[in-house]
Amino acid sequence: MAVPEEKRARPAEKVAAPRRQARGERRIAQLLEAAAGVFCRSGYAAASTNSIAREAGVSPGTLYQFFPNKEAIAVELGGRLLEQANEMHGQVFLPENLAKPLPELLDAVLDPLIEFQCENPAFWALMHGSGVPGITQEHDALHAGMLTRVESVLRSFCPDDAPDGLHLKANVILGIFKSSMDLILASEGEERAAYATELKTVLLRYLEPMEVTRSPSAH
Amino acid sequence: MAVPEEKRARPAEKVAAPRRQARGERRIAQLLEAAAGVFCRSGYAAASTNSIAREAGVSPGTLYQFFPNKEAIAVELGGRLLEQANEMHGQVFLPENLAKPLPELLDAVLDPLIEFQCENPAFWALMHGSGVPGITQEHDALHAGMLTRVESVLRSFCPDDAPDGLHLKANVILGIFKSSMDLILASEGEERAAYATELKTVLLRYLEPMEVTRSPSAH
Amino acid sequence: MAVPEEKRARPAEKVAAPRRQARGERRIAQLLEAAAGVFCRSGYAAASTNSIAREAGVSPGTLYQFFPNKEAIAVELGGRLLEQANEMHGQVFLPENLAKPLPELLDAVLDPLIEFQCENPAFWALMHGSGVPGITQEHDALHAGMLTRVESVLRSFCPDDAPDGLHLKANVILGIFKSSMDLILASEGEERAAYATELKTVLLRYLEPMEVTRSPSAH
Amino acid sequence: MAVPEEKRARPAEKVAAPRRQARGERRIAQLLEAAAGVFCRSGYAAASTNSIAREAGVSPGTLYQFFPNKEAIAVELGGRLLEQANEMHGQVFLPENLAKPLPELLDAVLDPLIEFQCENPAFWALMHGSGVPGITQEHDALHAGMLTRVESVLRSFCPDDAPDGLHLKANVILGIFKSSMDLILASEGEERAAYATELKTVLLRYLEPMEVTRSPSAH
DNA sequence: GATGAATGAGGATTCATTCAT
DNA sequence: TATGAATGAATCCTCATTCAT
Repeated sequence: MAVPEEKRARPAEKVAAPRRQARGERRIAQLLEAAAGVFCRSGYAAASTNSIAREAGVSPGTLYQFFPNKEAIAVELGGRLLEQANEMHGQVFLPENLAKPLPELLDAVLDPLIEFQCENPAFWALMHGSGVPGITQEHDALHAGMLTRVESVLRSFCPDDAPDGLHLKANVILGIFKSSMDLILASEGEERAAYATELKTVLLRYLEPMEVTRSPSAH
Repeated sequence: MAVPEEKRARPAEKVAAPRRQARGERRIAQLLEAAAGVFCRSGYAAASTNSIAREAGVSPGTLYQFFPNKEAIAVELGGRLLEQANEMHGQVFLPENLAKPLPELLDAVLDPLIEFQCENPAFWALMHGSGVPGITQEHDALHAGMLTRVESVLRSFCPDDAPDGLHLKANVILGIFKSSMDLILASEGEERAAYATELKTVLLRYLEPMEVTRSPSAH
Repeated sequence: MAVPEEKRARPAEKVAAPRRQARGERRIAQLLEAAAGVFCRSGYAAASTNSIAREAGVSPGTLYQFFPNKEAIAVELGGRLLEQANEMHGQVFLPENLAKPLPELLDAVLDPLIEFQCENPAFWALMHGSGVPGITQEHDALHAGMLTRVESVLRSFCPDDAPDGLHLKANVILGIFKSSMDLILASEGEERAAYATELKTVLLRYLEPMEVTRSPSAH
Repeated sequence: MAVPEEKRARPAEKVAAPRRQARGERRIAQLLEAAAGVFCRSGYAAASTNSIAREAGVSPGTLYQFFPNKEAIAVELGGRLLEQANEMHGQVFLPENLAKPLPELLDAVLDPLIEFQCENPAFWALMHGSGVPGITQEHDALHAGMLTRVESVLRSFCPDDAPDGLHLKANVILGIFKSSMDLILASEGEERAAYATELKTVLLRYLEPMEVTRSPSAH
């Protein structure tokens, strides 16, 4: 049920037994990729460990050599994507970006986010209602991280707002982002681009009125 | 596979066999209510028919006296709620409402919708990814219905837009509505009210710029 | 499990409460007819009591008002047909028939038997492997009855044979009869008639050589 | 629904993965043997997969590792026996056998058939009314095969008969064979031998009159 | 490490039978 | 009596997980 310790600890040690570990890491990557595919197609609940093993081209026993249970696979997969996502957020929510005029700000922040999600559709599939504690935790962590960042942006817009108000607005903004992501992920080509543009329009119009008081620190 | 005819046909005739049928109807209502609770808590896939029966205080056999399989329960439950929802939509998307100034329009349309969803949280749980054909169909029907109505409203705002553009915007609006509903359903009291208000703000600001050309038919 | 006593006893008393009994008898006949149809189509094992009740146009509860369990239905149905069969056998295995030359003897005996089976296909369906004790008993009774009669015919053919030998031959003859009945019941029209003729040919050729010593008592 | 490909394909390759597969093959054989016993005792319909697994000394899950469903077990079992049966038929219906005088012909053909059935009583139990499509198909295939062979024998006896007539007679002969097999399988020792002898007597007397025109190729 | 067989609890569904009305 | 709802044990089958090789 709980997140297994071995998994969490591993990234740290990369010294001893290089050959063995290397093969193991490859297996893990292979299994996670397979899991990503299966989760994407069937969702977490409907995905069977056997089907993941089959997709990865290994036996169920091998899968359990690396993951103690089904949840751990999802948690690890989620964790890795989360790490990437967080890293990317760090590169995106930069002062120099946040100081830009709203339209550019939105481009600078949203474009990388959208691109990442499109390239990692499993992330979406996982983070959405899996109902599993371990994953929900990760989702919450991700959500909380984004929330904080959005709140801080909002705070620069309306410095006089109550924290609760900011929290609320940030949640709404994230909701808009998520629902648009659904549309974006479900479409392709021009349509996909149009949805991305429309998302920015929505947020622009929502945020513009708040911006009036923004300190011209961006100059 | 399909819902048995007796279920569908019954609402029409309410004359013959009053006593016996009455008990059956009560059982069905009771089972659907139990199912609503269980679906809400665990989602469709994780809900077991036995747990639904237990929640309803009957044996599994009784459940199967009224429903041929698990899917049929969800489909019937979804169908009933759908019916109510559609009825309500009809009463809400009235010319007299749509002719109002935007803020009042949003109040008139959104308040009943939000209230309905809050009183029938199972609807949301069901319509969201159950993965079951029967329910997906219902969801699509609901979605299509709402889409059409929203599009027609939009058309009165921007009569010169291409159909594709309207379709796109309507989808975005529905997405915003859904994501806000998630927040509304997940909160209570003042917070809930605040989310509802914020939803209206978002939509107001999104739609206002489109409204300029609206014919003043509302006079 | 065992054969219920009430069922067996009933035919005797036909005095009191004439109206009630009459209705009951009609119900029973109706149920047995329905059962005959269902057994014929699905076999005993696959036939459900509910389907029999439905076929008879009554509720399962009503069925159980007259029969204590599924087996009793089959036993009663089998018993009634058995009775008819035995009655017919009595009218067929008459000295005057048995004294005829073989070809006429076969006609006289087989034609009514075949006709009866064709008109009561459920009999066959039931008597064949139901695996149910009560019915097996009946089948055995029927079989024993026919066996005895065939043996007695055979005895008039070969009076010097050992009883074991006669028993054996009688069984073989019954087997031939049964397997031909399968073919007869599975076909129609001319084909059916052809199978009946062929059955007689088989038996004629099998029995002819035994007949040589037959006492000319038939004169 | 259909038998999984792995099962069917396996007999061909016996090279790779020797150890693992071997255990699997043993399990399959063990399960089929258990199934043969249970089918024999209870018939196909009444046999439960759990009881088959129990008889084989494994868990239900293990059974389903090798067979996708109950029907597949019966089909595979039937198929294997069918294969043996067909092989044997090929060795029995040889020109050299068919050219023999009738009595020797009957011995040459029937003795191996009877022996096979006695050693594989499950075959009989299965092929008789299971009501399952897959098995019925196999039964029909077996029946058709035997029918063709018997017809060809008959054709050498009565070359002037119409095909329909031959077909009819072949069916009657098969029926006689089957019904005698029932008697043979239900008895033991001397009695069993006596039934076998009697079967030959029946067929001899039935066929002798047809033989007159047979070409004397048997010399 | 890898394999694939083994496990068994759990879930959907059926059906003979009973019971309240 | 008739009805049809109610029962629950039993059945087929799945799948996360373990184990022998």
